[in-house]
Amino acid sequence: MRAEAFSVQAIAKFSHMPRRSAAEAQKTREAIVQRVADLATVEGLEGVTVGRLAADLEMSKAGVMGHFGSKQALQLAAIEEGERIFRRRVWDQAEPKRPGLRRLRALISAWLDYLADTSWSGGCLLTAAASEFDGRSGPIAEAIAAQDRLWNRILQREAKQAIEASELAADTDAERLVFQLRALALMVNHDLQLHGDERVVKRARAIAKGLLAGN
Amino acid sequence: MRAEAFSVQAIAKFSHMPRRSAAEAQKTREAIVQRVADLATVEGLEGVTVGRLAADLEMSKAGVMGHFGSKQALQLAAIEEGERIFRRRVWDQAEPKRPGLRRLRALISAWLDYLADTSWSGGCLLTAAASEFDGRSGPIAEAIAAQDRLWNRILQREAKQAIEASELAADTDAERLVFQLRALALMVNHDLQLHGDERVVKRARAIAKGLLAGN
DNA sequence: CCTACCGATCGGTAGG
DNA sequence: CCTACCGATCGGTAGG
Repeated sequence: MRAEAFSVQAIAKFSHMPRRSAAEAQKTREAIVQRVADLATVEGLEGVTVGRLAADLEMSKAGVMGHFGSKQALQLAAIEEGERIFRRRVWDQAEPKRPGLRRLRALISAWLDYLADTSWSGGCLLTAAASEFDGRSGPIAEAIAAQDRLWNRILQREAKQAIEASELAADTDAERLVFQLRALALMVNHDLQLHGDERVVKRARAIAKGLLAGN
Repeated sequence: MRAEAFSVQAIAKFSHMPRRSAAEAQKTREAIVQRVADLATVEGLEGVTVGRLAADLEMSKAGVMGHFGSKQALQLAAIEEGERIFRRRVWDQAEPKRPGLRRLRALISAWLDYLADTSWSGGCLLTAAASEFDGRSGPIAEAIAAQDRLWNRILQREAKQAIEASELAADTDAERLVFQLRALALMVNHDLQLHGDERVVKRARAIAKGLLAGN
């Protein structure tokens, strides 16, 4: 009995939480990704360290690294998580609306909801990461820039659709309009995060309403 | 002769560039501050390390640290340098103009000049630092937030002056106007740094012109 | 998914 | 302003 107990312990020594099923491993990976994405909104994608992330998750560094292979792969996974959340929280909310002005309004409304929401510790990850990586090259900077271009294109598509459908004045400059809408969102995120000033959300909604008043 | 040469070397061994005058030490300090401020626009104020900064300046780490005492003091000095540059490049350009609409226009014009300028490696330090530190507490975050509030107040003072002088419509919302102007600048910096898109400068000038059209 | 370890670098200091 | 050094932590790996 004593020998048996010892034997079990000896096995356990090399298998603290091992041989997990693929589904269990996937769950662990998702928990890591969610945690690193949120931590990065405060500390930055470079500022997060594997050691502190692992401690936060009550795992070993090697346990974390095993899912990604490198810190860069971990950062890329965090960006992808940021994109998934953004898509779910913003695009998916507006997608059911008819293309054009209605959908554009819904996109801006959901975007401001998302920015005002406190589910991120330090504001929108993609915005923070854009500022952190905008002077660098490599796959992380590329992924962030590509996402920003995509989002810009989506907004412009809806704006142009609205102009073609005469929902907005025929002489509306779609690029300028979208530039102004993106500027509002960026400014809202800035004032919310730096100053905790929640009044800016209402202000931005009012300005957006003016810009999207329609014909 | 040989002994004398040896003696000189022996002294040099413990005095590589020592006993500098206060003026020389001040010059060295300024060179460090300028370099760290510029590096921080790309790597972040946390991303800059004393070791790489020293190597970049061809100094020892201790030589750099001696001027500041801690990395945080070095970061604070970088922020102060960023404020000095911003004041010189933006506020000082507009200050000679008459208060009100003229000065407000000059401030925005100089601001966009400053953002479009390539003298920083990675865009406006204060903007980058605001994003980096907005989720944190401490003296660095405080200094950045205070500077942003000050700049906001300056713009609002000129906007209100313009409204009182009937240079802008009496029903103009100064806070909303300034919010829109700040949003333009933030968006310009974002698109310039992330996408290298220089068209946004002209676009922002056109939008600002519309916002500041006057009576 | 763990322990134990690697070389490199971190911020900072002693002492001259 | 330098050399030489400190303990702590970095990203990453071997091996089970």
